Amino acid sequence: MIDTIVVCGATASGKTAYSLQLAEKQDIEIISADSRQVYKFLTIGTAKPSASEMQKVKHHYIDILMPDANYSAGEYGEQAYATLIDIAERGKTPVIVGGSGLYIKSLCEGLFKEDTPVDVGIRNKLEMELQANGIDTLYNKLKEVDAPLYNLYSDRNPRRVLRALEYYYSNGIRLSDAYANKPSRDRIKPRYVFIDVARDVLYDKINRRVMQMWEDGLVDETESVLNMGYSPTLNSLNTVGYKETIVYLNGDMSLDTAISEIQKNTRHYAKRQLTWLRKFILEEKLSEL
RNA sequence: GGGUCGGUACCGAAGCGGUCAAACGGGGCAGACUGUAAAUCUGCUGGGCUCCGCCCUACGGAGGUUCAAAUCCUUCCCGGCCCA
Repeated sequence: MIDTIVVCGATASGKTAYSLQLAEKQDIEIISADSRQVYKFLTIGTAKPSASEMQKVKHHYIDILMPDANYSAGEYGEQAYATLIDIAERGKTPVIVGGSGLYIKSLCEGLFKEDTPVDVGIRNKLEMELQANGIDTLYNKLKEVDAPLYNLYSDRNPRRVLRALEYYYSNGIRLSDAYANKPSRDRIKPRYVFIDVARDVLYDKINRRVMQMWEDGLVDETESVLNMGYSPTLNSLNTVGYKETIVYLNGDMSLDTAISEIQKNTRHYAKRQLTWLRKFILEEKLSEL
């Protein structure tokens, strides 16, 4: 059984600093659980650890993809689990650090086994249908295709309804049935360490950090990514910091508004993160700092 | 000083005699989330309860009209604009 520390906390709560402290005491390697730091070129806006920090400790799952790559929490979980075991087998201590709740869940608990990738054509077709007809017709289709999820998704969350449909149309299997097929995670024993920061302090840190990002060149970074030819509609750029900066670059938002929007959206994001983390903590295994 | 428009909950903003504790948006808070997750979605947001209903305090202040007022009248205070 591999004892694994999971350093979790909201954005700007100090996860990186904490993990570097750990590195001074133990021979660790870090597995990042961050859905945005996986992308190359998105550096300032995702608050990646600095180059010198990355030199001190080996970091995995940072800068592993181009901004237009398709990726998913499931893929991440499988790959990162393998990496984690490899680290342990090499005699080092794996430490998971990140704030993406679903990524942490995928890595530590596993989602389900999905071998065939979803058919992109089907996904696009459903997406167009959503644009054209709204969510209701799609939701009604789900009733025929996957009744358990139809009942579960009564809020008609478009993302989830689409997911269930595209899965069925791609594989011919109900997503709710596929869930039964769990991947194994029985070689690790996660211990969650939650970096708890008082809400007002956290918000203050967020506000400052956003300001700092702007000074550090978030605009230039965004512009250069766009100049490489990456579409502003890419999932990777639908990220707090970048999406507002893109609007600003298009001249549709003032500088002050852009900054305060990024700050606000980052606070919202932090709140959602905390909801995930509380859940982990309540459900099991909290270790206090 | 005269005229005029306006003062509504944390903010913006509807309502213009009863069905109003007050639409809607923002913000805040809480939550859901098994492959796009920094995404997407949901709920709550005057106070107190014996909490699927009841009570209290509320729509700038004070009076008044009315069975009944955020909505009408008087007056006062405070803002915007126009004229002096």
